[in-house]
Amino acid sequence: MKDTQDISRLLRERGARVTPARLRVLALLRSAERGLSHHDIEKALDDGTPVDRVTLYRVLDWLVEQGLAHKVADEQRVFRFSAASTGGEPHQAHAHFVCDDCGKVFCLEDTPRAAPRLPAGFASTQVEFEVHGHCAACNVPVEARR
Amino acid sequence: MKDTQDISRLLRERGARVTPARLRVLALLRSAERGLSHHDIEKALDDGTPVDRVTLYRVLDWLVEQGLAHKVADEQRVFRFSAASTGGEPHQAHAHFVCDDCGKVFCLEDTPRAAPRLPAGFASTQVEFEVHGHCAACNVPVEARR
DNA sequence: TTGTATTTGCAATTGGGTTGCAATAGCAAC
DNA sequence: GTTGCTATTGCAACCCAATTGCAAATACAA
Repeated sequence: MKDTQDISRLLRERGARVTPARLRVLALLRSAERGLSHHDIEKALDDGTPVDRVTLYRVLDWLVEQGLAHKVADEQRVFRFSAASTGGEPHQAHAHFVCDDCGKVFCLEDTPRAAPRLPAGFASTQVEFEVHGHCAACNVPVEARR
Repeated sequence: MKDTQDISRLLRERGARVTPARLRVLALLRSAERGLSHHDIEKALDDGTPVDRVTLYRVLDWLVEQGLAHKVADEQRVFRFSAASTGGEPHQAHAHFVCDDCGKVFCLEDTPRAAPRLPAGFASTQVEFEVHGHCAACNVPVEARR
């Protein structure tokens, strides 16, 4: 697929080696419409050549370091990763929707602004906006809700 | 102290037993001006009679269940607990400041509003606003920053 | 093709959080 | 004050996401 070329270039631009693990993980993150846990990713890449657990962790952290992905801890205190908006620089004020039923994280486009006033001596570097609730898949009118 | 009376009443109101662990933990949370980790609390209560690790976890979860405290996973995927605003019902839209140096969580008074637009089928129950940066204690002009 | 620094894979470890179960202790009733 | 019952506690063992150390494999520049 053409996206692979795209990704290779992105990696190479950073003076980094283009490895299958990096390509596959980033491609997956980019095609995912929501934040994926380490486990999700491991499962998704299990076809054919599985990726080692540790390698996966390292690739993910590397992607975050490079500003190609970002990382949030969900309610179950599990990290979820998503691709950063194409550019590369770590994305600034971003809004997330966290489903309290399935724990999945979605990125909301429509992002708000302005940090609230901070106490003296505090400095802000990033503002995160998290909306909790039920995602479309879990928002069905059923009583089977945990 | 008078606060203890206050807390005893709060617990009793819930048809729950008033135990030293519950009293001490809730009193501590109420006097703390920021979210505390399990470890913070364990350390803080270590004078005289220490509280068992497991008991502490259970007391904390119970407090959350009762709406007397709330629980957030911080960036290091560690839970932090804070007392709920006196009433008891879990507090609504709240703003947090998270120090990326020391990992501590502070509650910001000046709370913002309005959730962003959500995709169809999504329902929001709570909005969290998280500001990241350096807290007053860590914001000193030094290179000794991890 | 070769040399080498970067990545990978494996095995072992860390650490926050949880579970099972017997011992303890609130507290309501006598 | 004593008794009895149930809610809590404390201990020990366990779970699992994430991390670390190190040797083997490999991307890629020369």
